[in-house]
Amino acid sequence: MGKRSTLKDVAREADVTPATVSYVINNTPGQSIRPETRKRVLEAARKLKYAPNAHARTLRNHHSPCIGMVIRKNLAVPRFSQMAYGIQTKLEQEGYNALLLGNKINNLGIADYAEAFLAGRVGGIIFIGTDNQGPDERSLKVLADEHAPLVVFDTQTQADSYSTVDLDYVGGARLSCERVLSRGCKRVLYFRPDIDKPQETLREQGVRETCEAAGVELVCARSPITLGNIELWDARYVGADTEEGLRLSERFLASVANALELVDDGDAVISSWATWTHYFRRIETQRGSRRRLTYAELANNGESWLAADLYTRLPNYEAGAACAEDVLALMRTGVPSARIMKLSNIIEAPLGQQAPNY
Amino acid sequence: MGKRSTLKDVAREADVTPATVSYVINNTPGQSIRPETRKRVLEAARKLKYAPNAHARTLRNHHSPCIGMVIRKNLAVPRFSQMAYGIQTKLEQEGYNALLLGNKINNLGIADYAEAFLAGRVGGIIFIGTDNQGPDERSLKVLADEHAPLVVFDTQTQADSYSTVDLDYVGGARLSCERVLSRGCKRVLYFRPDIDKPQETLREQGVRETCEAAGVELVCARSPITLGNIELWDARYVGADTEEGLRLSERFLASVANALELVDDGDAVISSWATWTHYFRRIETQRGSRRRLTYAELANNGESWLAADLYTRLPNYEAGAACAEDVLALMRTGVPSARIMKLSNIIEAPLGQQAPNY
DNA sequence: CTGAAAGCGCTAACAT
DNA sequence: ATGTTAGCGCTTTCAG
Repeated sequence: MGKRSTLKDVAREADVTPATVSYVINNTPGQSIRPETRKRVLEAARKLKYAPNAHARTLRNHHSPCIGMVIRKNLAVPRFSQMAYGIQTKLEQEGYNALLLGNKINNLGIADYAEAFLAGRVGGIIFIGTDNQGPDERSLKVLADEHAPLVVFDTQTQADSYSTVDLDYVGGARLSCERVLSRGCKRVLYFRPDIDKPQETLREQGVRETCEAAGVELVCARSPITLGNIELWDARYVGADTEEGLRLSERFLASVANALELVDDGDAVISSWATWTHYFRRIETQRGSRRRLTYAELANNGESWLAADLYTRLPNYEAGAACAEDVLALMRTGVPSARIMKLSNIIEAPLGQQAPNY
Repeated sequence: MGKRSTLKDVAREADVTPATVSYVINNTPGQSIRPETRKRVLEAARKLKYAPNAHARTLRNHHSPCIGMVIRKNLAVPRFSQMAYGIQTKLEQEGYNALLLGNKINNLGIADYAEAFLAGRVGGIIFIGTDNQGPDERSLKVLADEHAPLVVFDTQTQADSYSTVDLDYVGGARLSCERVLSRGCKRVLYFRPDIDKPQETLREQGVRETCEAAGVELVCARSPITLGNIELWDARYVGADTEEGLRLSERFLASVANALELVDDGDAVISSWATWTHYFRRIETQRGSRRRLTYAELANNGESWLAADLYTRLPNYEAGAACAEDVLALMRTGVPSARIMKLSNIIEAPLGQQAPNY
C-alpha cells in the first residue's frame, strides 16, 4: 500500500481545517458550510483522488460496512453461488459489501467467522448451512454473547438469538407433485438421496401426502448419495474427476437403472435433486425403451433446465437476498426473525412440447 | 457492534502493559517474554474473549488482510463461481479473505473496487472479466498510479502495470478437436455464439487449424447468442424465467435445428459452449433420427457432464487459485506477470459407453 | 460557519 | 524483560 492522500492533505490543499473537510465529505447533518468552501474542499478532494480511509472510519465509528458470508461447504455449487449473488446484490444496494469468511476452527476454539466478528471486521454474519448443519456450538455461543447479528440459512432449526431463513420443502414438493399428477400419471416413483435430514424427509412427506390425497400409488427408491460421499458428488464443480467420483457415478447409475424397473408406461419419475433426470432419460433411451414417462425434479438451479418435464426452481437468489435483508434488519432493530421461502416457482419444460424421451 | 474487550483490557487483567500484550499476541520477533508472563497474558485474552481489532491493526500496519474480488457480471454463473471458490480457497490458505466488490462507477468517476483500494479496504484486486472486457480506463489509471496490485483475468490483453491470467483457447480447441477427429469423423460442424471477441475467434481458429491439418471438412454455424442478449441467457442462474428469455431459447433451438441440417451420419458436432449438446441431442431425438453423431463441447463447467461425448473441462477453480497466487506475488514482489492456463483437461463421457443418442 | 483536540485500538521505536 | 508513548486517519464535541 503506497502513500495515499488523507483528509489532512485535502484540508491543507483547500486551506481549511480537517474538521471542515470531514463535514463536507460526510454531509454531516447540522453543519452548515459556506457553498464556496464546500466547493473548494470537493475540488481539492477530487484533485488529490482522496478516498476516506475505511479502517480509520470504522475504528472511529464502530461500524463496519461489511457483512460476513459463510458457506459451509463449496461456493462452486450452483445453489450456493446463486445465493451468494443474491446476498452480494442486496448488500450492495444497501451500501454494504460481502466478505467471504471461512469456517475452520481457529486456535481460539471458535470458527473464523466468529473471530472476524469479534475483530470488528464485519457487522453481521450470514451463515449458509448444508446438510442441515449450522454454526458450531462454541461459535454460536460467542456470537450470541456478543449479540452478533446472525442469519442462518437452511437448517430447519428454531432459534431465538438469531434470525433464520428456510425453504418450504413440504409445500414445494406438494405443489410439484400435484402438477405431475395433473398430467394423469398412474403411479409415482420418488427417487431421493440416502440422507435422513429434514430437507429430504420433508420433501418425501410432501410427495407422499399428495399421492395419498389423490389415491395414486407411490414407490420410493434411493440413490447411493449419502452424507459421507456428497462432497465427492459436488466435486465436479471444482473440476475434480477422480476415480472415486467415477465409481460413485456408476453406483448412482446402477441405482437409477434399478429404480427404472419399478415403473411402467405412463408413470412419473420425481427426482428429489437437480440433474438426476438426465440419468433416467439416458438409461431409458439406451435401453431403447418407448415408454412414456413424466420426469420431474423437486430442486433445480438452472443446471438442467432442459432435462425435466417439470421442475421446481429453487429460489436461491431470492433466498440470498432475503438473508441479506434480514441481517440488515437485525442490525437495525435487534429483533431476530424467522422466514420461510415458498417453493412455488414451478416450471414446465420451457422449450417446445415435451418429447417422450430426448 | 457492542463493547468488545480491547488490548488494554487484557493488559489490565494480566497486570502488564499494553505493549506486552501486543508482543505476546503477535509473537513479535526480537522480543523475549518471560514464559510466566506470556501464559498470564494468553489466559487473560482467552478469558476476555479478546480478538485484536482488525481495523486498528490495518490502520496502524498499512496492511489489509483482504483482497478485492470483482466479477464483472454475475457470480451465479458456474464458471465465475468456480473461479471465486478457487480464489477464496487459495486466499484463505495464505491468510487473506476475499471481499466481494462491485464495479459500478461511483460519483468520483471511478469504479467501486478502485475506490475500495484507495480507501485501503483491500491490499490487491482480482478482476474477472467477461466478454473480453476488463476494468474501465479511468479506474485502471487510478490503480496504476497507486501501484495497486491487480490481476485481470480473461481479457487477452497485454499489460505492464498489472498481472494477467488467461486461458489457452486455441490450444484447448485444438486438443479437443484432435480427440474428436481421432474417432474418425468425416466432417465437423462447429457451432459457436455470434460474438466476435478473441475468446470465440481463438476457439474457432483452433478447430479450424486442426481440421485443416487432418484434411477434414469444417462447417461453421452460429447461435443467436450475442453480446446484446447474453445476460438474458445467463439469467436462468438467478431464476429469472422471462418471456424474453424463452423467446431467446426458442430462437436458439431453431438455430440448432438449422445446424443439424448441415451434418450427416458419422459427423461430429462441436459446440463452443457448455450445455449446448443438450439441445442438439434433444432435437435429433425428437426427429427420430438414427444418425450416429459425435458431440463435443469446448467448454464445460460440470453443468452438463453427462451430455457431451467429449468435452474440455475449463480449469475455473485452478484459474481462480492462479489469480489469487498472482495477486499475492505481485504484492510481495511488485513484479507483474502474465500467465496462460492450458486447457488440457479433456474428458470422455464419464459414464458407460457412449450411446448414439440418449 | 470554522477550528482545536481527544480518542477509536493497535504497534513499534525508544526507554528503562 | 517490560513500560511509555506517538501516531495511523478519521469523527465529533466543544470553543470560538
